[in-house]
Amino acid sequence: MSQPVIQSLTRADEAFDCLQTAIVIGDLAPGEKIGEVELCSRFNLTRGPLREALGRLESRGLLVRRPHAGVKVVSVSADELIELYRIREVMEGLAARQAAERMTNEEIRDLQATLDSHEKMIEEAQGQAYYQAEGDYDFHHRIATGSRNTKLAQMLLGDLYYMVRMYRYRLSTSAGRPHMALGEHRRIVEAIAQRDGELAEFLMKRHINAARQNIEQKIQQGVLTI
Amino acid sequence: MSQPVIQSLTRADEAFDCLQTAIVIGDLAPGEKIGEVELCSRFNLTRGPLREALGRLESRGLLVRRPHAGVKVVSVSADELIELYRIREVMEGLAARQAAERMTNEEIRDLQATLDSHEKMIEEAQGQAYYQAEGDYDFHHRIATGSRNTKLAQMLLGDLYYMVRMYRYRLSTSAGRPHMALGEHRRIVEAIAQRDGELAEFLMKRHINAARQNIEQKIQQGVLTI
DNA sequence: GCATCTTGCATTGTTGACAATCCGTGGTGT
DNA sequence: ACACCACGGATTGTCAACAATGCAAGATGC
Repeated sequence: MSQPVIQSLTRADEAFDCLQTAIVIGDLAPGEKIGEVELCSRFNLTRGPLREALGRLESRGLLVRRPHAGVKVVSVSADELIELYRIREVMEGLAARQAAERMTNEEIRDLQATLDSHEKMIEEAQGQAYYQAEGDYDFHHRIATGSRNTKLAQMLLGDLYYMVRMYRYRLSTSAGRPHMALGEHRRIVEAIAQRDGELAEFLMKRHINAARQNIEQKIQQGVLTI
Repeated sequence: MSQPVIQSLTRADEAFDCLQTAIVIGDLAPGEKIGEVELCSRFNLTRGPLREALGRLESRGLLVRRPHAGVKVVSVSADELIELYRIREVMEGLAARQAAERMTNEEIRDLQATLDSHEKMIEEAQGQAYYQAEGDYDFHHRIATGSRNTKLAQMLLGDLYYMVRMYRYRLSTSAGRPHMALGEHRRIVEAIAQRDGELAEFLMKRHINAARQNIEQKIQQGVLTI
């Protein structure tokens, strides 16, 4: 699991990728305290590049680091997860609006095709939440980049999604409402195809809002303990 | 200029702060290519901590770094600056709404007091845009933290504001409409004091929208060349 | 005269050793 | 028995030398 065949451009990048995925996947559990030397042996690195990667991860909020005391994986409370969705709501709303204004026709066709394949996946492999989760990620990913707003895409893809995915893996959250989510996706893409930015923003916000309520509900039911 | 009397917790933090302020202030111009050894002598550091700081700054989007080729300060185009304001609009709108729901009464009183002092500053030192800019920063800073949304505050204070301030220093942008901005601030705080989150969000969005239009106008007039 | 290849230099990436700091354990005093 | 202090071990922070890569200038062939 820890021998990336493809050597990134630099050791530090490699370390960064390894650690990030390890955190997202849950290989490094939230709250877990990790020593530098341990990580080095685990990922076949030396401490220099590793420390550089740790610095980056810290400034992205995936790690917390107390000087001379060590580094531990950030643990997000249930409340904070909800807050994450509130941020996503407004940011992805903006992304959808700008995507409606700026995506090329070809990109929109691709997006529709993506949804078609998602639909097939859901029908064929019913209940397999993983594909749906990945598909959901793919959908939001495309819209973020389609907004042509560099910084917005960077913040969504580089910051928020990783934290959300971190829990999606552990909970396979998005499961439970695959068909509904797909329908919402369809309507958002429709609005984008019609170049109706305002509507796309509204629908996207409602979509994420629904996902948030879904999670809140599950948490209250005790299904999800974070 | 480059001898911070207070020694941060660690050299890397120190380097990070130094570089960040150097970039924001404009001591390191956008697009400027900078060598590591040069920076070391300039800030009295060694390359280890410096590289760690560079990594953090890169992942925050203030630097771009090509392996084996060097590092240069990011240069944001006029369009990208506008996009930054679009992001601020939705994020600070959210911050204002949550601040209206969550700020303590004491915090609100402090905020009002802050505005009073800003008003005095503007009246006394009319035209001195610097205080206004700092005051503006202070205002938005308080609301971001008042939202009690950790990640939101982190993204606003740690990512967006530094990029915006980078240009505010260079352009003393916010000047030109100090009274108007103050009035808008007052109304936002009023809404917060009345715990009217929806209104606070609306007013904040309109406030930032106005600031954006102000900048767009100046750019079109050729007053601001970026 | 132009293009291409080669060579040397400068800069970045990496490594391992050294110094500073913190945490837990054991001891001592009250 | 409890609290406080001191010490040792372990871990993190820092440094300076080494290796690898990219860039540019010069030379050579066409």
